[in-house]
Amino acid sequence: MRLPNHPLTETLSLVRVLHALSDPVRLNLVQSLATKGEQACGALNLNVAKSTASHHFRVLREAGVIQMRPDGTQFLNSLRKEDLEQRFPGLLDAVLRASKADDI
Amino acid sequence: MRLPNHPLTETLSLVRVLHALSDPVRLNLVQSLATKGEQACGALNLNVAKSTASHHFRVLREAGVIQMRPDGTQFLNSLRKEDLEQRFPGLLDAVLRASKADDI
DNA sequence: TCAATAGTTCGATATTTATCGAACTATTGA
DNA sequence: TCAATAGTTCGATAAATATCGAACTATTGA
Repeated sequence: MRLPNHPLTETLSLVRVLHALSDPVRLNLVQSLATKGEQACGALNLNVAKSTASHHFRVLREAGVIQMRPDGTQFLNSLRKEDLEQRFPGLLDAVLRASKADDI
Repeated sequence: MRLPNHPLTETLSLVRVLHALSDPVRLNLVQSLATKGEQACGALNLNVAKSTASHHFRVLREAGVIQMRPDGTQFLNSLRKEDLEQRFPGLLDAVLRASKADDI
């Protein structure tokens, strides 16, 4: 079983979270998870190579923005909304709201 | 007279803003401006070389996070609070609030 | 048992970025 | 007029990052 590491809510770093969100591919990914809910990696059409997509998922996971849970041959990804809200209140909502106002 | 370029509020890019904020030196700088109000570059003790500080001010300015107005031999810097609030409501407040909760 | 599916890891590469010191420019106050 | 002050620009460098393809690993369904 592949169990990727997820940082604890209390240890999340603001700089890390902001950096994770400051890439067009990743922001697009986060936006998709926000609207579609839990999704497998492949279900999100990122228009990059598989290895590149894997890289971006890892950056988001290690920053604490998403969680990945194994499900058969795939991973189901979702936003850590509650955790982020607890650690950095209002931040994710503001980014998601902004990402709709922006073309990215 | 040195008049640096400032992007229009309507053209601010979310990715650019998040990237500008995702550096420890710059986040610290933004935090200082938020608490102290308008400040000259030299008044903020960034603990980096003058040229490096200048670079960070430029990144923040070009992202639209700060505005710089010439005043004698120096520049007075301030946050573009209202502009950011208009373009990306709640974002700056959430980041500032988070930056207090975080060690950066 | 085994092929198919879903991601990860690895090695390479090109780009971006943070950093510095030195030289430069602009403004003011004496 | 000129020295002092405040930043900027330039050139160099080291580190981080986004990207890819190929090889690998883990899981399931037939």
